[in-house]
Amino acid sequence: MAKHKGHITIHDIAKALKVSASTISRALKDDKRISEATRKKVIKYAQENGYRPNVVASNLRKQRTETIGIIVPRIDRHFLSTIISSIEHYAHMHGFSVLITQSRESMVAESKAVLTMFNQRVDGLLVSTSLETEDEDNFDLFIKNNIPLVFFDRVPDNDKLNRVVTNDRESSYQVTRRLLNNGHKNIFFVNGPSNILVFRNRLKGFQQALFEKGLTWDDTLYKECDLTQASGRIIAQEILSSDNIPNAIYCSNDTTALSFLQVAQEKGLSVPNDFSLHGFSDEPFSSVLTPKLSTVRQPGEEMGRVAVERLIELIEDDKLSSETVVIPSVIKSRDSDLKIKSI
Amino acid sequence: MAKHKGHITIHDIAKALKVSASTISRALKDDKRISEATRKKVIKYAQENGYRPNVVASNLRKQRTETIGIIVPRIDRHFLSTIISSIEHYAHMHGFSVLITQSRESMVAESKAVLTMFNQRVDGLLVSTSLETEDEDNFDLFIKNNIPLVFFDRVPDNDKLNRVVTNDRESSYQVTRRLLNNGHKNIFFVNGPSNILVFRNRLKGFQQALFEKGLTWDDTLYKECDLTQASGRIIAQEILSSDNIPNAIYCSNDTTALSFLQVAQEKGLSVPNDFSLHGFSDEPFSSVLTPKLSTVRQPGEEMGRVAVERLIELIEDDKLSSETVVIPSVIKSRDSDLKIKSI
DNA sequence: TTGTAGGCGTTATCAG
DNA sequence: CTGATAACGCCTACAA
Repeated sequence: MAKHKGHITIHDIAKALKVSASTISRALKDDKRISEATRKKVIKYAQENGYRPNVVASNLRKQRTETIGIIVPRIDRHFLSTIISSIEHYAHMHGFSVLITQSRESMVAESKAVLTMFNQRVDGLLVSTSLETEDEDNFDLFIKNNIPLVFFDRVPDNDKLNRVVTNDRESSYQVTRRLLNNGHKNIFFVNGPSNILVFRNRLKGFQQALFEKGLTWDDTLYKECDLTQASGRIIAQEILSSDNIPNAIYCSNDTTALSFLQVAQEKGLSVPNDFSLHGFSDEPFSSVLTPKLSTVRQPGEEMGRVAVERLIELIEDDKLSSETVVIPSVIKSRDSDLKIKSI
Repeated sequence: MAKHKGHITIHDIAKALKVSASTISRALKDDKRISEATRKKVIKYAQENGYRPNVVASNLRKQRTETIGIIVPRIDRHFLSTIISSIEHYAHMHGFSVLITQSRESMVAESKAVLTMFNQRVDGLLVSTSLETEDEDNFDLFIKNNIPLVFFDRVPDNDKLNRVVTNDRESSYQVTRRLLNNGHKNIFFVNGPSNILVFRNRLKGFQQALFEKGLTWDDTLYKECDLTQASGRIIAQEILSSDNIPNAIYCSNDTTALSFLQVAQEKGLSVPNDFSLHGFSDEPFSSVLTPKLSTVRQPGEEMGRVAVERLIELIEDDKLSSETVVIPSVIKSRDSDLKIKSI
């Protein structure tokens, strides 16, 4: 096994320079009370001999790892990879390293990841929960031990926690209102599982817009699924085969909306002429579909930045109280939803 | 600063159970020569009191971190996020944690990341190089110290290194041959910068197909760029404004191909009727464009798995010799390139 | 089967 | 300004 052994330590430098190890340690980190001469000598020797500090030893001694952990359902999902990219960027800007784990939507895997992150003694943890996760129990180890923990996007429904979210309810309300104002009375809403807060909030926004128009919500125009392409197709097949196609279909992600678009095309139906279609999440493909998909753009880059900077604040200052930051999404109205002509 | 302090250690357990710390250490890791009774007692106490091993201390002592590092240009690029997802998955299956850093296409950032990874004493490193990186000099620290290092996708041109790549040259050859066989004599090739091996190889494949048809390659039908949407647009504007539009455009990624498609549409040109279009990389949007984009699908999931498993082999066995693994891509022929009718 | 002692490489404290 | 010493938590000869 290739090890980092045989590598030079501060003791080696100390011996060579006939000073103590503490002096080396200090010189290397610009401690004020080291003479300029010594410092220069030490740094010179260190560089010439390829000294590389052992962060592991330092971490152990300092009881601090300058490392944060990220747990997400998947890395290879556009929205999440954007957030992760942002987190990584700002974390390193602040001198933190980043450990990453995927839960792959499994609550058990998530739970194991939490243990691992704890055992690694990360200074803080950033989490977007799995689809199976209903509350914050999985994260008790961090909560009980008062180790900084910030949830983002998919967060537990508990405002005692640190959370960074977008305004799902408001966005969903706006989308629905727009569809209603364009004359669509029958809007079918394909949503994600309602054990997840973001989807509950989107449903609430949907319902609110309906109520305001004096319409009542009933679940004949509502379906929950895991929002995969496959599930989307199954639901699309069903809905678009009925005699009574809804005026508008509103999907809680663009992947599902795409399924509707594809099934529609297979059936010779036209969007937005036969029905309006609205997505959520603004995938890279959404703006290049024909027709261009109207959707909701979530501020991934900023959510990542805010989440990690918040986490680092908490790491640096023990006694901050928890808070929930809301970063607004923006509705991207494109070509897949239209005003009904007769209006 | 919230620390993990006050946390129970093997010494606390030892004291409570009136045995030595080594006994605890052994019991906890199923050392054979501990009595069943002691082991049970220890494990029970550990569980009830929420003992969590300090991996940092263990790492220092063992001179091994069970952690691998990943350095990539960007996390939020579909192909890379797929690879990273795969790496993370298999790494954890083998008990390794994953540290991640982006170079953001900067050689300097990449170099710093290498230092950081070394200082963290990762057991091995996985790298896809930045666009600015021309060779393996940035990674000398790992190479000289004989620490396992595996490159994937964007790799230095040196077969003394461990590398996992796809057959870029062959794929590019196949694509070009197909376009030629379909009657396209003038093929414009938009490639990435040729200081990167993958792009050199794609150019070679392109040229080889030309030569085999008795055609000569000249750079009037060739352009290198950074393959962004913006660069693609600029080149597309230029090419598609000429009186003499090439029979076919072949782009070294799908983003650039998309730019051509969009500019074509803006100019009232039709793909594939006015010119055939071929991409490379199979982005999520490619199969849902109109027309569906013909492209090359790279085996990201498998490349990630092979790279990390190779790395772990190297970590486990010091004296393996280096090798380059080639995992084939597959040509996805769709609707954006067509046989010329007159043929 | 268990205990003792020393050390992994650093940093903090105390002393000079 | 510099040095000696101990400690972070764990692992592993070596001893018993």
